[in-house]
Amino acid sequence: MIKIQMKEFDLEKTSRSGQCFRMNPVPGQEGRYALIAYGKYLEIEKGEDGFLFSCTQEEWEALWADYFDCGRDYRKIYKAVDKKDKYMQKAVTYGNGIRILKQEVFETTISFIISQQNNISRIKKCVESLCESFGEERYNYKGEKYYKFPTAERLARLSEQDLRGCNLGYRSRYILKSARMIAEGEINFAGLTGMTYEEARAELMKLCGVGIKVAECICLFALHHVDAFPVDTHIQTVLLKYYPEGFPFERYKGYAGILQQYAFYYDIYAKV
DNA sequence: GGACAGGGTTACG
DNA sequence: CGTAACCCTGTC
Repeated sequence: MIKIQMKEFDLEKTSRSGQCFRMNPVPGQEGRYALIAYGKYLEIEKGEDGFLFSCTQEEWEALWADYFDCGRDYRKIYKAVDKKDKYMQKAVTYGNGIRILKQEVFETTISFIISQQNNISRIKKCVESLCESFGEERYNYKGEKYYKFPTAERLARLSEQDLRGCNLGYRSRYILKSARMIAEGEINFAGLTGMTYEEARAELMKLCGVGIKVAECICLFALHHVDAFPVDTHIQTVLLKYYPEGFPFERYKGYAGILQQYAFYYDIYAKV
């Protein structure tokens, strides 16, 4: 375990915020969380002074520091919220500590195709089922088995029926088609990281089952385009109710997407 | 128990 | 361009 000082980082809130589906509490160990990403297994715990991570310093610097968005000052974002924007003030206070994770592009794409007309607990089950069925087996530092997220090439070779076995419903066809498009180079998937927000969003929307909302999620949660602003049913309600004059995108340029996540979290959990 | 909705998208008219 | 249909599961 290594110790890292991190401010504005709440494990529970981040894990429940609906942006990631493979970060969960470790059963029987209060306050400890496990996550699988980039093929690796990581456990995290809040210690006396700083967070404890089950990885080496090298791995932290090469992967996790970026994954947990350590280069960004979240306090600065909270402070930048308009004092008169009461709704957002409450949202950032309530969600204090939520970080936008930088997740793998393919995993995020498939996960958010699954997310449509679906709820978080079932999305998690679907994703886990997909990993157990078609992901590579690995062992964590405790000797327990876990599964990587399947590759596009692996999914591309399946049949729609294979995927239906993961309870994906009508999304099975979308996933199969998109995995094949990616595996066969029908869209410039590898090049997404080098594109602008608008370019990446347009490219992603060529995929089957990826509309504007899912594309925005991939831009925000995987490509870290922090101006991406996914509008789902919850955010739609919030916009109508609290921003009838329109959301101040210009005012919040450079972090609007991050505020979106706080608004989403506030809306689904605070019951206002 | 049956109806209903859950972080949308596609494919029709 | 509006809208029904899509699959499945948990919840009321």
